[in-house]
Amino acid sequence: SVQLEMKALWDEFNQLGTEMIVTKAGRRMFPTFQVKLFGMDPMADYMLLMDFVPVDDKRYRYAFHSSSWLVAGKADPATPGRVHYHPDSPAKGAQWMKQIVSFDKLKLTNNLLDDNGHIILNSMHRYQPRFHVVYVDPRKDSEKYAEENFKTFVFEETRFTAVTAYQNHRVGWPRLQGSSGLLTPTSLQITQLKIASNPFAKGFRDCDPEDWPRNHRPGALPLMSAFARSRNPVASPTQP
Amino acid sequence: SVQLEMKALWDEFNQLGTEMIVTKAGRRMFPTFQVKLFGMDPMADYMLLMDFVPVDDKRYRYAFHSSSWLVAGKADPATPGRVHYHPDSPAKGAQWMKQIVSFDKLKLTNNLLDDNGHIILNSMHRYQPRFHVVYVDPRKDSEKYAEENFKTFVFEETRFTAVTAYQNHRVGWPRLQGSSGLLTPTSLQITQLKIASNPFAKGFRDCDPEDWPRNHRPGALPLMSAFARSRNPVASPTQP
DNA sequence: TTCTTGTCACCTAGGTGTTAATAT
DNA sequence: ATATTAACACCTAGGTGACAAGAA
Repeated sequence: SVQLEMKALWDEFNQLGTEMIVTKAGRRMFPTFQVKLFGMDPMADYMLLMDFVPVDDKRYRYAFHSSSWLVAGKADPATPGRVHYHPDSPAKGAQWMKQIVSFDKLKLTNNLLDDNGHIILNSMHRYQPRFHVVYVDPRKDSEKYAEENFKTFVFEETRFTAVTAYQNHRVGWPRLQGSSGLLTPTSLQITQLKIASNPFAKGFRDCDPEDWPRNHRPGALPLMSAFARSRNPVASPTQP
Repeated sequence: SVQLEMKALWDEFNQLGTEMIVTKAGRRMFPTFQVKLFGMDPMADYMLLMDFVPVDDKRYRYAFHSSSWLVAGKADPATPGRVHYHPDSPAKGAQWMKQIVSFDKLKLTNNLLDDNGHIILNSMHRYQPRFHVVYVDPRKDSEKYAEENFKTFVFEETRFTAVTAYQNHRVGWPRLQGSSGLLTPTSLQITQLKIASNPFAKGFRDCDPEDWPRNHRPGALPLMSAFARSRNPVASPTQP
């Protein structure tokens, strides 16, 4: 069995509508896909890998006025299907189980001609990451048993929209849920949540330098500590 | 068979008397021990590892006046014997052979109680790095064949003296080989060669910002480009 | 208009020799 | 005296979103 790490963080992003940046050179995912594994044969060899399947056959665009995603037509032609093998593959079950398995070398690109082995995705399309465990069958005719020698795990909370630039952050003014001008938790935007939770984006934080990442251990309730003022906190919608 | 990478650089250091820093936290070697492998069974599993054996049973000290190492007595008690497995171990022969194998995760320490798995050495003692290739025998009674299932490779040019601070660099004034005050190639000190050749020490270079590292491809003649002025180029011997 | 690209300041993470202080 | 330690400035290497310019 497999346990998704940082599930609370994934849930928080998923609630806002996760976006992942794709670039020509390749961009890591954030949150990083990380899992804990259980019940493997400690002595057997396994390959661990990921791939990404379209959630639907649609292309999307972001509506600023309503702060929501709209269908913008049928999906573009599918990108070259690629898989990302965890670089430690193959390894024994004992090795995989003794610590968290992190896919932090996986990168997303929109370059159809990419030759760095990165995952190729269409921007403005939605994707579902999948995680596969392949048992390395020592039998000579192992191809015959391919069906029973792997297992696939899907965590729906890791779905995301591929983008070349964040859409969800270009909100004119968050929809107010209370009466005051204070931002409510649900008005947190993708960009702010990324800045607040990704250590590499610390340069863009101008809120209290709190212990944000430490709050994201499993079981923590991170939402209330997720407030980060925008760098331009009061901005009118473009072209009022 | 095994080919030592950066042999020209190793030779250059060896000529001066290589010193490797050991620290409590662990320090990488420079040059890094790197090899190319040939003639393995592409389909078989191998473990690659290194260990370090004393060159002799002596303790050393550095004599400033004569710029040379002197025997300072019998060796201190031997440190706990440790080996460093290359982190990619085990892997197929094909995997090992398809690129240079680099032991850049290996660290040296003088902390006898180290619990980071680093190699423990006595400061002021000389060591010979050794490289071992172990064939992972699939037979059940593989222990019986241990003798024939591994091969050891020793490159004498990788010998070094473990130190907590460079000794060879504390030279009062390099022995002049010419008549002018110019430094001759043989007067290059360990510290200057490290600064000139290790990218991480670039902050201490104050010579022309030349393309030093690129000159160290196999076959290059690096000595002539190795000049780097000392930060305190004119210093009298301590206590003249 | 909408989306993409390249550059940038600002970070994380960690490898250098130097230096001054401290052991021994 | 000689050897070791810890803090430090200065690097390498690379991951961030912001921004301005460009493309469709």
